[in-house]
Amino acid sequence: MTQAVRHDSMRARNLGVVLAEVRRSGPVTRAALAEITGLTKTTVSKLVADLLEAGMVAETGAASRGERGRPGTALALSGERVAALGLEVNVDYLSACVVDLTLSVRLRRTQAVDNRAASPVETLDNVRRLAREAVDEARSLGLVIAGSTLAVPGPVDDGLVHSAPNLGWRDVRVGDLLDDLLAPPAPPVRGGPSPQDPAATAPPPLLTVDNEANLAALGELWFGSGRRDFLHVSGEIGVGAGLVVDGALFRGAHGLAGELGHVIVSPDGPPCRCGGRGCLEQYAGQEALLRAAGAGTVEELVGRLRGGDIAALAACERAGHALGLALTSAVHLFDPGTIVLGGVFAPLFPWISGPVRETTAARLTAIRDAVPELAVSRLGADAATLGAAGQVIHRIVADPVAHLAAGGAPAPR
Amino acid sequence: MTQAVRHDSMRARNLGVVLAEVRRSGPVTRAALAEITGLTKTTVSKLVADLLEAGMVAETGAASRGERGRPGTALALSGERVAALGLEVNVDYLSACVVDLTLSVRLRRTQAVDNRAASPVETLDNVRRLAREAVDEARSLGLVIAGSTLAVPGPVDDGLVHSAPNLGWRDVRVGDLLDDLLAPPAPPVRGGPSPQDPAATAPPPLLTVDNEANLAALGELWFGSGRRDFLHVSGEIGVGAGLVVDGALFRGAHGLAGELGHVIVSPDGPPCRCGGRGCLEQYAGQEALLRAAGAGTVEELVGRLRGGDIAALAACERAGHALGLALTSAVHLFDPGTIVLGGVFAPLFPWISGPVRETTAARLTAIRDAVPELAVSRLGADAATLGAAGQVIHRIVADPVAHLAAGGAPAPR
DNA sequence: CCGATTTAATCCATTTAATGGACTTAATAT
DNA sequence: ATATTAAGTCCATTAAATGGATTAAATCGG
Repeated sequence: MTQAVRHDSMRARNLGVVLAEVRRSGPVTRAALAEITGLTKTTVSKLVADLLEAGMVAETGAASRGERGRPGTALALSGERVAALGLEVNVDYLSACVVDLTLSVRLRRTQAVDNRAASPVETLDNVRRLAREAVDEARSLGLVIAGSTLAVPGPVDDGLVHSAPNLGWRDVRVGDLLDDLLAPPAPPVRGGPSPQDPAATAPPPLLTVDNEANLAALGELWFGSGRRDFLHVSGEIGVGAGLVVDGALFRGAHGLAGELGHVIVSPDGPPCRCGGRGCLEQYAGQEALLRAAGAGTVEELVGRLRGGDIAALAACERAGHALGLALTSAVHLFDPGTIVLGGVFAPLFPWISGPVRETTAARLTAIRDAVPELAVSRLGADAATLGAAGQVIHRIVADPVAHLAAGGAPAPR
Repeated sequence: MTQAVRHDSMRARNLGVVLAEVRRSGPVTRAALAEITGLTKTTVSKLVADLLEAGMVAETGAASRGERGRPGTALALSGERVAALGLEVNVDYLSACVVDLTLSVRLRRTQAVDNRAASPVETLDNVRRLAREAVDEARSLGLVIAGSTLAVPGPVDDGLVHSAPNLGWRDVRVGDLLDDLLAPPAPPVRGGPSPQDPAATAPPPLLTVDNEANLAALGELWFGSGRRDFLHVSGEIGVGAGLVVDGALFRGAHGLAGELGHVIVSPDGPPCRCGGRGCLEQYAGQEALLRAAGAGTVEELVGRLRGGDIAALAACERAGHALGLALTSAVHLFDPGTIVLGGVFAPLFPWISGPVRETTAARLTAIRDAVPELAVSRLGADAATLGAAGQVIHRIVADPVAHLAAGGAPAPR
């Protein structure tokens, strides 16, 4: 249900609107913000004052437009204080990044480790260590980590990882395991009657967990080549897809949407672990592709393709055709604006994009004005980690008050 | 961009919240509304007073809960005043219905006419006549028609029908042609300084136009067996699908989402008018199905099936299998809660549902906890017309002020 | 059967946050 | 140097919600 608006939520909303507009319109003056949002100059000034105090926006000097009249002071997002931590567990690595409010990446860390061999608890201990280091380093840069998202390769429901087959995880509850991570360095003494009222609303969770394919799509949206409406294909061991519509992720009724890997390419094709036959994964999944090309790793495959290896080229051709067929079905159903190929398909793009384009074009042009453009991901393996951090930033911008209420960032002094 | 909230929009929003809650919770007291919405009793009382005056809710007597304390007065949506007109142009009929705020159907009219033979202007003239009759009759029931939606069998963009191949329409602009239809019977004299200020915001369009498959899905949501998250398959000449997620229609980047008919069932199957091969439409479209069964009409086919005709049964079996394959892909991508079969598939449900269920179950159970339930549409051919009217009602409930501002329904006297 | 209790709804003074116009400030144009 | 223009702030006002007190209409208990 849509929530009722009260005085405080009106203000909260307007703070979010102003902050989002500052992000959208680059450096803007208060007057321009008033014009755009429809609020009065007075109101905008008051809201901006709060955002300045919270360290979320900063004045970046005079905005002289060459016209006459008093020049305004330009406002822009400030990357000095508020930041978010993005984390990722994948099959053979852990990674972390810290992103500030302007979506600048302030630091990255990656750690190669075989997480299939380790238990979930061990792996999460490693994540915690990595995250702790990143948080400490971010603090030394003067940043306050406002929240964190962890990307895992499998469907997630409210902090519970249902199954991550490639990690060997099943029903792992992650939320609690990392919950104390972001506690402030000197936690306020509990027990004594706190001076502020003990806010009736619980603070938002500091750590959320989400599916890696979804977060990679969001990473592409905020840091890469995605533009409001696109389908991001993240071929790893499986083949997943994240659909972004109007800047928001499409998740489906149970959060399982986007399983492109099991779209049917040929109903009587090779059997698949899902119980079906002829799923895309059997043609264009990493394993199938490497097997068909006779290569051991993606790097090796790329090397062979560069060398003009016939078998490798033929394997890519076939995989691209299959991917094109699955994407044809996906386009008919989703009607995306663009298709972005990421994951293993990114390095293979030069060889795979041709067959994909041919196949989709042949089957789409007759009944659609515009066949979705095919683009390559610019992010590679970082997409999910960046998307994880970006999601936190996005939430803060949409509702800065929730962040402030959670003890976010009062003016330091 | 999310809009800034001001005092007036806060009130508008809260009116909508209260009205939506009255609809959702059946008869409720003011006190219960205050509890649910988080607003105070005082505020709820004031909002309810406005809604009562506008004739949108009505007091339906005392709500004695058998407990002690003063019993509240029950409030419910009122179907006495505000209503909406749903219109549909299809290949061989026109239809209209009037639905009141409680979603009760107050009147229906259908007119058999071959619209392929007529020009768009002629057809729209007929629509106008039908609509005029319906509006007049509704007025005689004391209803005020607050708006109207027209369903057409093809993609629509802001009043412009891009193409409706089965009608022979191409780029027909419908909005203007019917725009004067809903003007009040005695239009207020223009020119003289009107007593109210000439509201800066333009009134919402009285007539909107939308795709028939989309509206059928919404019809199913509001009047049929749809439940918040489902995929509605509306097999007519083509095979379309409307996806409802969280009570809202999914449209895609260009409004072309849900083209289930061209999802690939077999990549080397029979050629399709879309330029591809093996699209679902070639297996389960009305034409293909009737041809395979050797029947001329759906009624004839149903008759044969009832009689146990082997060829007809086999044709349904094959069509059901193909539909199951396409739905498997759709489930992997959309992750719907339920699948509702409508259009021609509704009368064929007893024969087609078995093969569909078998095919989807075989390919989904291994990697999904829940295979979407398969249901039959309860609405039949009325779905789109009802959805069209329901859409108008839905908009009014979400934002009653826009309706009131547009001269909706001041208290009659 | 009457008073106590309980819950519904309204009344009224108060609070919050936005508005709108006047005012101040800092530029360019003449 | 002065006029003009636009940005930003100040302040009294207004819209709409809040919270507590009050009135209304039931049931419960003796």
